[in-house]
Amino acid sequence: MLDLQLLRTDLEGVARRLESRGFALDTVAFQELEQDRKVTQTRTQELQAERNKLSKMIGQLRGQGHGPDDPEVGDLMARTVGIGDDLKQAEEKLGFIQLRMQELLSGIPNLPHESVPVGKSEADNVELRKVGVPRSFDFAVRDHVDVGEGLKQLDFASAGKISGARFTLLKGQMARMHRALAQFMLDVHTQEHGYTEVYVPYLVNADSMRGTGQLPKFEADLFAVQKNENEKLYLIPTAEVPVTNMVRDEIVALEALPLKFVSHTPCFRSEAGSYGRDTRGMIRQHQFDKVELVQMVHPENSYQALEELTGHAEAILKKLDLPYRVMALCSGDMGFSAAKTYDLEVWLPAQDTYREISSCSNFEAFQARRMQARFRGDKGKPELLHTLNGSGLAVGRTLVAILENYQNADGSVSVPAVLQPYLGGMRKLEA
RNA sequence: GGAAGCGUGGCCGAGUGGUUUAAGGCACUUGUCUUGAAAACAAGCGACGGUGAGAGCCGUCCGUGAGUUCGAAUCUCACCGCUUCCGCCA
Repeated sequence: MLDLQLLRTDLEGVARRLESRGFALDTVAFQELEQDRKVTQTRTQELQAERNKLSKMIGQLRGQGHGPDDPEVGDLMARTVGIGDDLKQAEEKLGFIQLRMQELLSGIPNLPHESVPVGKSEADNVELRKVGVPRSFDFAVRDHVDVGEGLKQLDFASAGKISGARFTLLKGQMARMHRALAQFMLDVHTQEHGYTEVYVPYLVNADSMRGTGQLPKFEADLFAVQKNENEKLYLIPTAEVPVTNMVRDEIVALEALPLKFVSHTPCFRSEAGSYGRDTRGMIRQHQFDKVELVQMVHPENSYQALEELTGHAEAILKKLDLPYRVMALCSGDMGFSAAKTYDLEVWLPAQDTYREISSCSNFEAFQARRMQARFRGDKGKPELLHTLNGSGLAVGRTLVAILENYQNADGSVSVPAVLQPYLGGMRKLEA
């Protein structure tokens, strides 16, 4: 959510910056609503003040021993007649206006940071650096589906029978490697990068989804279960949601910053609107595991923190010796809540291209404002935190990258050196 | 699932219809004292919003939402959460 004050003071400036995202802000609607709000709020508060004044005077008289039938009291009571109805009307109207304002505001995406390249789509993203050299193969490269099914350890047929399309079933060594990857990532981030591991709920309430920006706009992308007649719980699409919401409605001590959390969770996405994309393999699934990095930091440090957090995610790829590149997303390709995003894309030889494996974003105060996540600043006043997160990494896609990059001519897959201790010294996945 | 109790500022905690402007304490800030610190003493100190050039003034907020009333932290109803006990259970 954007700062309402900013919209009031620099509406045109905000609209211009949102244009670079391809978002058209309805400035006329905003101004009309704001004007309405001003008039109604003033009127409401005047009525409240009048009522309070009279009530207080009655209270004072009663305190001095005047009975309810006393003419002085009766006179004051008479003056309150009519205020109640007017006030009720005014309050209802104000409530309605504020609700509309809230809806309008919560549908506006974040402002891109000045350093974000301007562009319309994925094609306008800027490559910042390439790390590692794609291996050259002296045999026909197979994709991860062929490799995994060849090993009889990747079983889409069973997953389809049990649940349907876009689910995966892993077996044996590959299931173990999947587990090992998550352990490895957690260990690196907790032991080398200073994150605190958290285990979190996978079902969250609507307030949490609103806090991080999934609701109200992107309900179609979420899975939900009915908790009772009136309430739904949502399956988390990323650990970002429960972890970031840890600070919702909190005022954190300045000394506690930065807060750095890492969490391994399954993620559930309905992927509405992506039908037909990545239908083969385990690139795009309804359920996948991810190790997520989340930081809550002082606003002055958030861009430095974004560089660090991105580096933490990169460290995993480096340790696994997987070639990747770092992309700065352009204004038109960034997510709704992000002010700036780096994507990490890992090399997939069978696709002969780099594919997203991590997305690291600074949300500035956009999520914090929705969540009322604050810290107590130098002057003792609560200020909004800046929140960041990034995948470190998506476990399923990391497994895909290993299957493809580490495949051998005989159909086996070598185990990256850093993972071998997690697999009891195993050096190869073999049928 | 059943029963009882509880929800008040950053934290603890008093407050059962009216001068509450939410007592008191802790924490925090500043000052006095001190070589410095601690202690003691003194003063300050909630959040959000509106309005104003500013000092200020006004409003809202005691888990959430409705209701009663001229007036609600306080009374009524519903919901949410927490605690304890019972039942069930990995």
